Amino acid sequence: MIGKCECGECQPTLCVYRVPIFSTLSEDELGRVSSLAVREYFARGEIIFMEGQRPGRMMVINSGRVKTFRYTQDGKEQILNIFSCGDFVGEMTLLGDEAVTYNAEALDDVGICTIRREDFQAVVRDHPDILLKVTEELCARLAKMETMVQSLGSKDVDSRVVTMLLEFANKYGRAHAEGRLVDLPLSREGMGNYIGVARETISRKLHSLQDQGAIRLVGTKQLLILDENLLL
Amino acid sequence: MIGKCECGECQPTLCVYRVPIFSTLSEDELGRVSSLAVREYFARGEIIFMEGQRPGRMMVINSGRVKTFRYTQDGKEQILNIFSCGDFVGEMTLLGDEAVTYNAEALDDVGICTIRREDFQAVVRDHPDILLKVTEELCARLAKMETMVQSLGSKDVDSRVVTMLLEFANKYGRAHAEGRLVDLPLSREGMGNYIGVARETISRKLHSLQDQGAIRLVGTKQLLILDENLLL
DNA sequence: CGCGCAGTTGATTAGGTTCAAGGGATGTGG
DNA sequence: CCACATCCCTTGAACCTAATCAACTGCGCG
Repeated sequence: MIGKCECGECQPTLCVYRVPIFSTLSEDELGRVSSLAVREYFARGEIIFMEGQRPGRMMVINSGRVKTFRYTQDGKEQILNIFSCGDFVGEMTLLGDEAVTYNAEALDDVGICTIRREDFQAVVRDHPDILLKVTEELCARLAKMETMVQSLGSKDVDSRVVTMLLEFANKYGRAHAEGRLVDLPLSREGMGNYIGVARETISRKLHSLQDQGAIRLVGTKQLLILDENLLL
Repeated sequence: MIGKCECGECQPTLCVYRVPIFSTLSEDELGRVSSLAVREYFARGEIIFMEGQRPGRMMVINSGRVKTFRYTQDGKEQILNIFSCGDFVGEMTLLGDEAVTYNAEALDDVGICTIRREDFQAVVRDHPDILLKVTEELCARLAKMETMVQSLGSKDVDSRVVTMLLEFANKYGRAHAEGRLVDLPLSREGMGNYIGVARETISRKLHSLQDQGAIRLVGTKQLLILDENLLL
């Protein structure tokens, strides 16, 4: 046990304590940060913020998953990212009172620690190391978005599906006797909105991968990757 | 005239002097930074670095334009960004001896000021403000990539073309009696690789926009946006 | 002047979208 | 405990759009 979060309800080992960007802080400083945090809850399906708003807060996810998205010209949702415990959203808020550039919605029941912009900036002033961590994270996100652009730019839908499955396997998979068991964070429609295809296409491609023996669908919210090589 | 760049050949007002991320430095410090810079030249079409390499240097573009790209699964080039004077590339190098995650190629004859990673990191240690600027720039790039994902995710090719044209108009356009005259930074094929369509499609869409009276093609490297509203 | 590359244009094809209908799981109320 | 409603997923068939293939044009350049 590292300390007690002042926000009341979160697990002491969660909240700001296990967040990568705060990893260089001392325990005292972590206490200070967590005393600045206000806890908020969102039910599955709730909108956390919308494009154009100025939440004016830094938001660190404590539990549950959050998807960020924008609407395309043709009115469909384009999912940009899926964040979970320890990730922050609303990075534009770090710098000034900028508007957020995407929508955020709770994929599960979600707990979030929010810190007012001014408070966060004060902490950053005292601990510039945090910016290094933030830079690191932003570079990682940039690289991820590059991969996404690369994937979406390809006309080959099969490879886009595979790219997505491998990402999910990596983030949400666990070892299993026959391969790797993956908890899918999105419905078929959600997956479609992630890689820019119709939900029917996801359905068909997954079944086709199953016919090839590469994966096995387990119910509708899980799948088992039997042979990663068959995917490529 | 703000000072003299030690790298020998660049204009005194260019090089590291006019770079946004160094904008908070004093003149003395700018002098220090520019004395650390080594100038490199690349001819149009030359590869500056390739995915996976570890250039170990921070690179600031002094003159000319640079495109960054990755290869898609089906072997095509997916352009990620087009950088010009004052932009930096190889941001992964800021943090550690990371491999770059994309390829970079000179679109024109290009002059670049390069600074060794260790030197840059030393400057950052003395001037943490630089990290704020870097964070700002990374957030902006992230937002741009989000827009790109949003655009690529749309099935509607027309709107992708328009998104690209508006971006070019914004970056490379100038006022003109009849509208806005845009210098196209990419060939038809390049534009296709930017928005993930075939070069023939770009050709057809541009001519169709011309038929609608929204634009006029001027030679093959310029176009005139006559009525921005007709684009939307 | 002719070569070569970039761009255009036409015909065909492939693949994903769309529309439509049916299936299966989950949850609710009687 | 079962009937019913809802939601999500699946599957089939027709359509549509951009890719592809191929020929041709025109401009820039030696």
